[in-house]
Amino acid sequence: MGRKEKVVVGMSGGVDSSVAAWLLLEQGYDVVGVTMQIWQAEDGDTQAENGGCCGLSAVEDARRVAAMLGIPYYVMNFREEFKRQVIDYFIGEYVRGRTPNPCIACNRYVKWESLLKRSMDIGADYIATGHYARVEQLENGRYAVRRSVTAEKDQTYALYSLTQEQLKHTLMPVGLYEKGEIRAIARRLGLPVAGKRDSQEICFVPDKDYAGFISRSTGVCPPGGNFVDREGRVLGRHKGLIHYTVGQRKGLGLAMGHPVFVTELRPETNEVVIGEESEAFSTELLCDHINWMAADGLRGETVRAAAKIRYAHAGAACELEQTGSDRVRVRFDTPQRAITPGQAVVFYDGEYVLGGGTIL
RNA sequence: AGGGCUAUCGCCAAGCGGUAAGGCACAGGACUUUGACUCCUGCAUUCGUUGGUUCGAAUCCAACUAGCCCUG
Repeated sequence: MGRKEKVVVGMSGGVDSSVAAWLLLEQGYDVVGVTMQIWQAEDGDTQAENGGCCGLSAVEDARRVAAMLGIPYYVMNFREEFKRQVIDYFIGEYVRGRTPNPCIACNRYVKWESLLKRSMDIGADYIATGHYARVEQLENGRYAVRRSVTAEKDQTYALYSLTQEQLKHTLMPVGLYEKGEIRAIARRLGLPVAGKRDSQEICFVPDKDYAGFISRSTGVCPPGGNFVDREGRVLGRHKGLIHYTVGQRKGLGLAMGHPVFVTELRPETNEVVIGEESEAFSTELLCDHINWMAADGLRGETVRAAAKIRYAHAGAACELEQTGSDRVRVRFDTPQRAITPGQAVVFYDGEYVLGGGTIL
């Protein structure tokens, strides 16, 4: 009977991570609660109650839950890392005419790289989160993230970039439960956050005006340019590349008589290409920044898989082919809508994450 | 200077004497641990202006105004 294994739970103040802490306690771990302070609104009134995964109210809620569970609780400051790895990346991508996914960067660099390191420093064996996903070791010895048991709530997409070393020290106890079950547990325990609604939208842009956020942060307002069609005809003026993303319909102000969509962003010419919905579909993409998870690469073979090109994507059958040291080509069986540079593409083998990359 | 045509919501556009379709855009909401997409709801007491004919007009008539086209 050795000492109990120690796990640091990242507590966001939400239902899921709160219940995660309790589940680990039940499983016999030595549990420590930690809230990562990763960002703070300039003026306190901005983020009030909707504060996503990291508002200030998050600290209050998490502290109360930790107290109820009787576990040690700390707030760790990760603002520096968050600013550099998430916010700066977020802004940089938009300015380059790409569409970033800040949650993935946050997971990779802040939640795992930084939190895991600091947790190890204080003697923890694992970190844990309230993600709806499972971490498993496969027969080939590798670790991989597996879909949550609940079909409606699956967060594996945002976790594709975790390394083997990180996964080896990661627990996601919530992945074995349905969302409803988690809420029921929270209610049964009398947790004050039982009825709290799920977080949503970019946590550091509470008002959803991410373009305004970029302008305020950088002090510059990216210049407007032309809306053009595929033939290069000018259809109107746009407000600056950062306001648009592939597949977008709303906010164009273009009354063409029928819906039109952004099909491409051209940073070189500062143009936004507009087309029919059908033109927003394509069957192929290239990606880089590959991270392999269940598989250790493709070994030169063409592999059948399913791939998700955005968080809410159902996933689509495809073939994967390695075309360079850090480059994979994905060919879908059927055309996919709005394949967007900057977004992550995650490969699945059944319920397991094979790997993933960033769309070029 | 003559002749013709057209004027209906921000854009396009039904309507043809019986009391303002629709699409796009836009706004709000739902969905959503990214951006999007999608869905729901809302959106002209008023038809270029002024008169007239009618029980009744955006719809008929007249004048005026504006735009477009053709001919000097």
